[in-house]
Amino acid sequence: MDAIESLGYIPSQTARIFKSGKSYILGLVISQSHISHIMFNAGFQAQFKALTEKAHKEGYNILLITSAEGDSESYFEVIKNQVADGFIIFSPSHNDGLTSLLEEAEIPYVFNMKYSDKPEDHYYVSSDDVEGGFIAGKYLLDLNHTDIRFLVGNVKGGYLPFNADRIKGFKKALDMYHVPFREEMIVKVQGQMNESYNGIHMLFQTERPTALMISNEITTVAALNYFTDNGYRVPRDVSVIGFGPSEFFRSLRPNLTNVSYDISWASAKLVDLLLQRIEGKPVTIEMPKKPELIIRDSTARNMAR
Amino acid sequence: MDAIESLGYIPSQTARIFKSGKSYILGLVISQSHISHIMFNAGFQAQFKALTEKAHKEGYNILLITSAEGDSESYFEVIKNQVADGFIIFSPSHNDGLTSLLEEAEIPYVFNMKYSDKPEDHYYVSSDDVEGGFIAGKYLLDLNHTDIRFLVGNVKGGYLPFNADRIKGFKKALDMYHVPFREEMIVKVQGQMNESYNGIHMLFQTERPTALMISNEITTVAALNYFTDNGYRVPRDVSVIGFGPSEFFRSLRPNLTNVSYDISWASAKLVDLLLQRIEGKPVTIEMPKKPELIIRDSTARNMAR
DNA sequence: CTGTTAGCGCCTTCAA
DNA sequence: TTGAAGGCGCTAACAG
Repeated sequence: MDAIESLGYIPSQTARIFKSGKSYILGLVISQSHISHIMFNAGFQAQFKALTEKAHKEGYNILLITSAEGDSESYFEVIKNQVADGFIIFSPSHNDGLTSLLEEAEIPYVFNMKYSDKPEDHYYVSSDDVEGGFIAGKYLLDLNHTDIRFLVGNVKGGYLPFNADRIKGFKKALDMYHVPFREEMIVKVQGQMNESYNGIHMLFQTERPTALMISNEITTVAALNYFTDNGYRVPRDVSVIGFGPSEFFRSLRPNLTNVSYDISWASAKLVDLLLQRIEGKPVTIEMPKKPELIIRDSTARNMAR
Repeated sequence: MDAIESLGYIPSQTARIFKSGKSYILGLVISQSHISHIMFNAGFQAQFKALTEKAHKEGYNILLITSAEGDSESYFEVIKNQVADGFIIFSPSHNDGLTSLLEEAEIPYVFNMKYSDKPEDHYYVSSDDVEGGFIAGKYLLDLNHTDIRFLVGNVKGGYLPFNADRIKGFKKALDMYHVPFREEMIVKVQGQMNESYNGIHMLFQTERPTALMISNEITTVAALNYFTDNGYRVPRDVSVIGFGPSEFFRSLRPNLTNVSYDISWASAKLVDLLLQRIEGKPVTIEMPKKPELIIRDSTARNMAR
């Protein structure tokens, strides 16, 4: 003990990890190109914060692993060359092949969200996005809106499963009120500020919907800015519903009506899920928590007809 | 090679690190309580993104290390138990003792910003904050404002060195125009949304400054929201200058006049500095880049007197 | 209860 | 050119 003190001996963590095979590191894998899109989104910030907090609580730290490319091979390449007990994967798209590569290599992993509809890929904690789309749509229909647009993220011309689910819920609501669904109700928009702004500009050049559902926080801010810049009043001229952390939407003016779910709960569950996989325990699949509609000041009854 | 392929052999990264003594990991140390305050600030997001990108470019990944407490001992405890080639330290306050502990243990580190005025602690990349405070103050004085308030972050009743520098620059501008400095011109405000909002509310209960300089992005948003909620028009009733990434201030309405500096350059330099220390090379101290005043729509000539 | 040692998996050095 | 072995620093197992 004297010697430790006087020599300033510090045990080598590297050797400890080497010997024990445990690093108490959770890798968060994200593609380099994706990181900018994600870093400025309120939902990701909340998820990231919650992930970090939960990991800390469980004695883990988060290693941010950046992959140059977003495809399965690059992801796998980067993952297998990393020291971590398990991986949380933020995928820019569907990444079909990745799961089998990881399974084969027996690397524990989870996804930050639903990327696939295959039941065997159930290594994520979902919110009930069908329900989310449904309650948003239903609320607008209740307010007498029928000319609704749902703005979703454009990923290589398509959209991610969680948006597919929200759309499904939206259609369900339309069905319930016997309002026919039209393809142009779904508007694919890039998630960054300028691209979103331009997308909304394009939309309002030719059309004049009375209500918007917006699946991305940055796009939501872009929309509000567009309305401010062009003299549209929210909610008098357009009603707007956002999807994401309720906290964030309270910092906007007007305070936004939004569909929100408990991201800090979901993030904690996701870490639990990963830790279970790391320890080789049987995995308990969580029922998705129902999202909630928080009604604030950006939605109003449609008086147009 | 056949065997590698057929057995699915993956070299152990842990063993490699153990053997080589290089992990290609950069630890980013942050206190648990601080993380929420920081995660939602546009400046940090930009810095974090830039750090990640630069690290990736240099072949490193970022390990997010969370310390429960923010004091020097806790930081050191957590740092020494981590596998990383060097550390980037986000300190919640001054952390006097930390540098000597790290020096003694010969652990390479840099700070994300200036925490100390001691020249021997020059392991950070600074912006020229004196200049930043000066150009903001001068511009407002040029616009005939004299009743200016500078809102800075409240850290245990005081403020951090970069804010002290900005205040110094502000005073310099006042001096130049022979406007006497008054203590109440400096307003210490908590950096979170609600606390900021309340702080601004308190300020405007008793006073009616014609211009605000705001050192924190969230506080800036809170101020704009307060003005919206209470019928103050920006810039007609109050002029506002923000400090932070210009990009961010362009997403606000009105577009904000702001003092901005090249955070992605600074972050890259910071990583370079850390890598130099890791490699034991002599350290090149960068001259701070001059911040720039970006004039937009939130500042107007004071007509009051 | 204290003290010694084997071995984790890699890489570099040295020998054949 | 190919092959064998030592040692990084720790910890767990085992011997005294």
